[in-house]
Parts: sequence; structure tokens; C-alpha cells
Amino acid sequence: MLRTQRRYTERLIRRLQQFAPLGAEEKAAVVAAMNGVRRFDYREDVIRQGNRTEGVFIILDGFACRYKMLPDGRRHIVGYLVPGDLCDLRVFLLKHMDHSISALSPLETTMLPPANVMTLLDGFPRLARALWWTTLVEECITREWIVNVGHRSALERIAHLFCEVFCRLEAVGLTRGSECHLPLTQIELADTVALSAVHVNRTLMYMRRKNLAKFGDETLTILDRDALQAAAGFDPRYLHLEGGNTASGGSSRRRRAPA
Amino acid sequence: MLRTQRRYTERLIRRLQQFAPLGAEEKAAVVAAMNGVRRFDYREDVIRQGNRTEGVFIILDGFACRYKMLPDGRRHIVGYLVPGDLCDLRVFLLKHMDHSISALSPLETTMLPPANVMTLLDGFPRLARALWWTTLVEECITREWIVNVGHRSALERIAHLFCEVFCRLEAVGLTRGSECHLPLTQIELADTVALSAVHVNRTLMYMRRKNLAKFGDETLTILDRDALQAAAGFDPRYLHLEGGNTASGGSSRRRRAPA
DNA sequence: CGATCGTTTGAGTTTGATCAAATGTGGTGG
DNA sequence: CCACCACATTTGATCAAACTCAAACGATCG
Repeated sequence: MLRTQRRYTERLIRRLQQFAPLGAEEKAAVVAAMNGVRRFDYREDVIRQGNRTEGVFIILDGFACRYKMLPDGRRHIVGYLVPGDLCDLRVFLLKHMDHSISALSPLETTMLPPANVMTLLDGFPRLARALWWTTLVEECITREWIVNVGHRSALERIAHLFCEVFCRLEAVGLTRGSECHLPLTQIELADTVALSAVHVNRTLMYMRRKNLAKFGDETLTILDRDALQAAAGFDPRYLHLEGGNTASGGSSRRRRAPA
Repeated sequence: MLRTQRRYTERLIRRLQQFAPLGAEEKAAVVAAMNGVRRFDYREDVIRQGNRTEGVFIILDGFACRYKMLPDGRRHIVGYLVPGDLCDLRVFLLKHMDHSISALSPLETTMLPPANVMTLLDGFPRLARALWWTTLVEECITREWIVNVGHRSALERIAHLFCEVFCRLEAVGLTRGSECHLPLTQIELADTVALSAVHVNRTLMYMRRKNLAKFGDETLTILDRDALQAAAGFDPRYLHLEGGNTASGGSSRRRRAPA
């Protein structure tokens, strides 16, 4: 159990280290603040719109999304949460959630009770800054998504999303070569890029034909990263992963041997 | 000068009090932390994409927007800043700005140097919570904007934006009856709701014909608030202004006599 | 073995974009 | 005062991207 937890925590740590290196003491403090593992099934809601906010939680394994329901019953996914992401360092300042969070795959999370969050933030300034940093990056991503659904074509939207997700997963070591696990259906994709599922399907087929990217079987394969980024108008700077990834390279530190 | 500053500060205070009442000492602390008034002309950039982040600033008077440029030169406005708003309590954690901020009208701002921000946050916990709260609300708005450009029709988009802006201005006392000052051109509107200026124009005319809202001469007039909210599918809860505004009422506390 | 869910394909429709031009409107300078 | 300019708004006509509806196909599962 403890071993498992440590393995999971690694992703969060790795993520935080994108901002600044952490000492052993700080890493230990994070692990200590965690509050057991809680599992969710695919499609289960982690937090539901309108409910009171409880505490901060961290995605250990699996994928989740933030979504909003429209009055007419349609759903819009407004953010993805990938392993290592944490959810709203200060949610407990808001009285209720204005959106829901739901599992896109079997999910393992851990809770940080507000008190523990406070202890972390107060006791470890460097860690605190790293945690705040992740929430800032999330904001940046959210803003980029406005542009994505607002001003980009179907191809650009999907390509841009793929580039982003791939970079984010790279940052926590969840890519293998040009592949990554991405447990989404075309319908869920459609709900996030604000297109119909039919149109998403056609666009995906087009991308495969053009050798840009391949998506199926819960797996995303980037066939030509440069071309895909060009097609998307993708500039990774908004992700603030200082490693860069301007072209084909991985994160600049601790690169794994290619598969 | 001091008197002017105090008058301006009132809007920020009023905004923060939406979260929780503040003591005289806290109010004074905010004023003390401010760093002189800085003015910007219409269309002048306050912060430019790619530049290093400097400190926190507060909108005292006038309107500003966050925007991103696309590779093809088009602009997408991803957020409005209205008087009383403050900009990114922790921007100095990010190395560079991934978007620009520009004045939509003559603008008066004040800077909080990072050191002063820290003093405020450390010395006045209740104030700190109120400040964090405003940044959380901004995040909520950003997420709602994704839904707006993604899943709503032209009419809904504009109607929704109008409802939102009106509520936000109400919260800082900048509405008079069903009117408010809103210095936007139809082109700027188009850039924020991701429609062509032509289509915005047609939609505005439609809204006037249908007696929903009227927009021109830098003035927004809500003709039928209930109908407008219904047309927009607007639910103000995401603004977290506890007063509510579910129907036609203003904020529940300290209501002014109607004009 | 149906049943369910996701993907694929086709045909017709709609929304909003684009292009083009006309119409205010406020400011500037002769 | 008028000519002129820049800019915003309005109107019309055409066009394309993406939607909707409908149906077939293929997995996976109890």
C-alpha cells in the first residue's frame, strides 16, 4: 500500500519538479499529507455540480474531466485531469461547485483535507510555490481552450488537443515514444472540442489518412509531431513546461531511452 | 489624489466584500499596499504576451481584456477585467505571460509590487482569503466562457455575455437601473464571442427587435432581464455572487434606491 | 444470442463566414 | 463651414463548415 502510494506520488512530484526541484523532506511531506486512496469507476462522478466543496484531491492514476451540463442536457467538457494533477488548491473558498468532475477511466485519487493543505502550504514555501504554479498552469490551459473551441477549425481543434495532451502526459512520464494511453471515446472528444461526434469521426479519419495522428483503442499515436503541431498552430509555451518541446524533443531532463 | 484613490479602492473593497466583510484595518492595508496610479490609453497594452511578469495590478477605473493572438493574426479575447478586478495574484510564479492584456477604454490601474502582495497575504488572512476568492471566481468565469463559445448559438453567446457583464458590474456598483457603461465595439464583441462582426451586428439587431437588450453608444441596456437570461440559458451561480440574482433582484445587501 | 455502445458512412440542412458595398459619425484641417 | 478621413455599423448575396438525421457495422458483455 505504502509502496503503491509512493509510486503514484512520483507523478505528482515529477510534475511539481517541472517548476523547481524539491528536497526529500518536501516530497515526504506531500506523501504524509495524503489521505488514503479512493477509487472511482468509469463515468462515476468525483464531485458533482452544486455540491459543497470538500477538499483538495490528487489524481494518482487514470483520467478525469471537468464538465458542465447545459440546460438542454448537452455536456461540455472544460478540462482534463491527468495523473499528477491536483484539483483546485483552494476550492474550499467557494461554497459550491459550478461544474462536475467525472472519471474518464477507472480512477485512483487521494484526498488532502483542508487542514493538511494548510500545513503543507505554511510549512514548505518551495512546495507551496510549486503547488500554486500547477493551478496557474491549469488556468493557462483553460484560456487556451477558449481559443481552441472559439477560433479553430475542426482539424485544428483536435490536433491542438492532441498536442496538448501529449505534452502534458510527457511531463509526467506517461508517453512511450510517440504513443500514449488516452481513454476517450469519440463522443467524449466531441464534447470537449465542441463538435458533433460524426464530425470528429471524419476529422480523425482525415488525420490518419494525412499521417498526422492516429487515435483508437484508447491510444493516441502521434505520427508526425511537427506536422501535427503545424496543423494545429500549437505553441507549447502556454503549458509553461520549461523543457520546451518546441519541436520533437522530450523534456530536457532525465530523458528515457526511446522504446 | 488620496481621495481619488480611496474612491477607486471602494470598488475593489466592494468586490471583496462579496466574499466576506472586511474590517477597517484590512481596508486600510489594501490602500497602503497600492503603488500610485498608472494610466493607459484605449488599445494600449498593459502587459504583452511573452514578456516577463512583473507584479499584480488592480483595475481602478475603465475596462481591459485579456487576449491571445493566433498565428494567422486573428485575436481572441479570453476575459474581461472590470473595475475592482485584480490581475493574477501569483503571476510572478510564471516566467512569462502567455497572453496580453489591453485597455478597452482609458484605464487607470495601480500596481502591487510582489513584496506588498506578500505582506498583505501574510498579515491579513481574511483579506488573503478574499483575494484568493476573486481569482477562483475568475477561473470559473473562464470555464463558463469555454462553454459559451463552444456550445451556444450566436444569440445565446451574446446574451450570456451581456448577462454576465451586467452581473459583474452590478457587484461593483457600476450599473444604473437596467443600464451600464460598456465600452466595446461590435468588433471587440465579435472577438470575444468568436463570431464575425457582421453576424454580431445582425444578432444585436435581432435582440433589440425582440426587446431583450440594446447595445450601442458604449452602453448596454437590459430590456427584459428574465427573457434575456432565459434566451442565454444564464445561471449566475458560476459567478459565486452569493446575492443570487436568480431573477431581477440586485445583490441582497446594501441595495441602492432604484434610479 | 440479443443488447448495448462506439464507430463509420451517406444525404440533406443550417448556421454563421466571407466578400462587398453602402451608410452613419466624429474628428481634423483648410 | 465644408471636405475629407478613419472607423463603426448596417445590409445584401454567396458559400462552406459543421450539424442533424438515419442507418449500417462491429465490437463487447451478460
